[in-house]
Amino acid sequence: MRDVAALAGVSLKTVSRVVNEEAGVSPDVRERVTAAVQRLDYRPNLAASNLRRTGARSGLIGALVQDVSNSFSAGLLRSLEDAARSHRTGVLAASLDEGVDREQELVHDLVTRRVDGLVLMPASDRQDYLVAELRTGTPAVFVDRPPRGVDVDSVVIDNLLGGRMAAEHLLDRGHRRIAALFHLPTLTTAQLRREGFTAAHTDRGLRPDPRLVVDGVASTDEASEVVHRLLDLDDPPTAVFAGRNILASGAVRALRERGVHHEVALVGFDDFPLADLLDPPLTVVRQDVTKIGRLVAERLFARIGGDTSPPQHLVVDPTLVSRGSGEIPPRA
Amino acid sequence: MRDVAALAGVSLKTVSRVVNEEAGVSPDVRERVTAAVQRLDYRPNLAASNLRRTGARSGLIGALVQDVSNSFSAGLLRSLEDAARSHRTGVLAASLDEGVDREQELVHDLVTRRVDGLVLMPASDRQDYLVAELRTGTPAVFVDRPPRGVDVDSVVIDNLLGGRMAAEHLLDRGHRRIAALFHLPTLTTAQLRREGFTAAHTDRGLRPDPRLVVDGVASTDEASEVVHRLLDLDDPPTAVFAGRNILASGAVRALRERGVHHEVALVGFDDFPLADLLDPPLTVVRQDVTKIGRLVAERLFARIGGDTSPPQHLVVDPTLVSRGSGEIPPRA
DNA sequence: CTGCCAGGTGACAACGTTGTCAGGCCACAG
DNA sequence: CTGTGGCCTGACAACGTTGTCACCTGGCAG
Repeated sequence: MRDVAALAGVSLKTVSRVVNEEAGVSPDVRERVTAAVQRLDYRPNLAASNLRRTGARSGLIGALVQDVSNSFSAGLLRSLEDAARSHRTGVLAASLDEGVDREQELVHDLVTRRVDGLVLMPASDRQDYLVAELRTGTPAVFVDRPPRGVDVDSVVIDNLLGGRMAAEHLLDRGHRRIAALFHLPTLTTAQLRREGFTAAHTDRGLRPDPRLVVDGVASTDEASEVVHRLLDLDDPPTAVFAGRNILASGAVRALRERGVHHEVALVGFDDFPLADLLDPPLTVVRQDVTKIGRLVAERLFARIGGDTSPPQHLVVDPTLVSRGSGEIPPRA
Repeated sequence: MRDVAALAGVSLKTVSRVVNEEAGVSPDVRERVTAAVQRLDYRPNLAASNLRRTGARSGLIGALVQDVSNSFSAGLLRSLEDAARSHRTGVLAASLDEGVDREQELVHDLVTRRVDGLVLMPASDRQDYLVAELRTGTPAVFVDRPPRGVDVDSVVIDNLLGGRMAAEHLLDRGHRRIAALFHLPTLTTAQLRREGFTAAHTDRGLRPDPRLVVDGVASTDEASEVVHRLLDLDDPPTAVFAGRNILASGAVRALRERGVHHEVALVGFDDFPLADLLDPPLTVVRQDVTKIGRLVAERLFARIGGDTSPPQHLVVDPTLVSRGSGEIPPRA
């Protein structure tokens, strides 16, 4: 900047004025400075600028997701990126892999980096630690899972409704023995999906067979094993509800291995690419990632802009996408 | 920091020393400062610190990929993230969507932000503009597509070999009429895959039917149309090679729609989740994203660390994953 | 007792930028 | 001619931190 000022024969402050497009610089000076900037390939130092400016922003938001490479997280990040771009803001993303310690570390790191805001798909049960972090004034928005121990904005889908929709879809088609696989019951999302599943039965005066409802299924392989086991029962299920995207893959594999993929109905939770190319195409309860990302960004940038209204907890309705696997009728 | 110094009854510099774990501070002073830091919830300002320190790093690398939400890019980012973590560095990712202008803008933005390094999956044909950007000393590594107009490190797969492997796999199984779909011929990757495909034929004294080789297929839907059209020929292909992941989806759909998915062989390029759950499971030429990401990070951090050796152009061999669709024999 | 050294500490300048304010110039009204 | 006001411009301090160097203290050798 000093060099630019020297070359243009003006003071530092004038260069600053030109670079920041402030009013009140005569056209010829402006031109001289612009030329010097070009010639010397000068780039303002954002860090120094932020340091001096009062209430300056880093132009960065942090996003902690379960895994950058899984399709749900990746889609969310993409949606955030698009929204952030219009605020001239970049997205600094990191994967938690359900690591509770990692979550705390990364939040601390991001706050120290002075990100303008935080998007959090938490791995932890409770986030009391956040209270101290957020005292610095960094706003945070939760996504996919609601906050506990700290009251901030959140955007989640209606998991209760999602579970209910899946069960109703199958019950309406005559299924009475529906297996259901869920993730760890400590997770609110899994719990609500399970409740919705049960509620759909109760509404119709039915009761799910407890042996067919399995909690704590954590991986694709486990899901596959569980489905195999359930199909071995004397009175096997005629339909399966996989309460999470990776569990659906396991279920598909197991049904395929048994050769019953055209006989046992299957509904998954969370859509994924190619679900429509499976045989039969997979019926799923879909979360609209793009919309969720948009809402998250909306809340976050409102907070960054100074919104101090009470925290909002937005709930997005899932939709059921019928593709074939969920419309298989029960075996006679 | 001033407050911490006041509370601990020491000078600013001493606080700095304690925070940076420098030697030569008496234990009791260290303790007093640490306590004050805790009590006031003090966080060092990284930007200010970097400003003062000579040759300080921002602890950020920029990664420009085709689309953060596509499985190849997302996998790559994840691999980069893991490597960057061990260098206490964050990954700032953005999507190009094949936008050439966007590429230039974003690169400029990232360099101005003083990222420590740049990972680029370019959308542009040539990157002459980079020469000026890199004069600031920011190292860059290209991935998936080689640099043109600027000489920097790159990591790509052997696309020629990949195309050849796919063709050989099908030729070895007796196929003689193999359709092939490629992306824009202006892209080096597409061009090389095509050349490999042709070379495999030539090696065996064969020649691909030019009517079966289609360039410029840009989307899933287009791929589907093209396959339909080729199957309408009097002498239709007995196998299809889809030269890019999204083209494979289109091909699968078309074959499925014609009900010939168990009669016409199919080999895709680029693996994707669930490819093994399709019917028949999809045979693909796979790029090892994790390895590619690791190599990219290795080169980049070597450069950041001061490596000034001549640019390296690493080529990773693809592997062929046989799953079923590629092993269908030609119709009698 | 003096001189020296090592260890601990602080004052000050500097990093690259911008907010504040003062000053110079010119046009125009009185 | 003088005074007033508006338009440009620059000097200076400040943002939060760290590198440099000087200072102080106490211990120990001569």
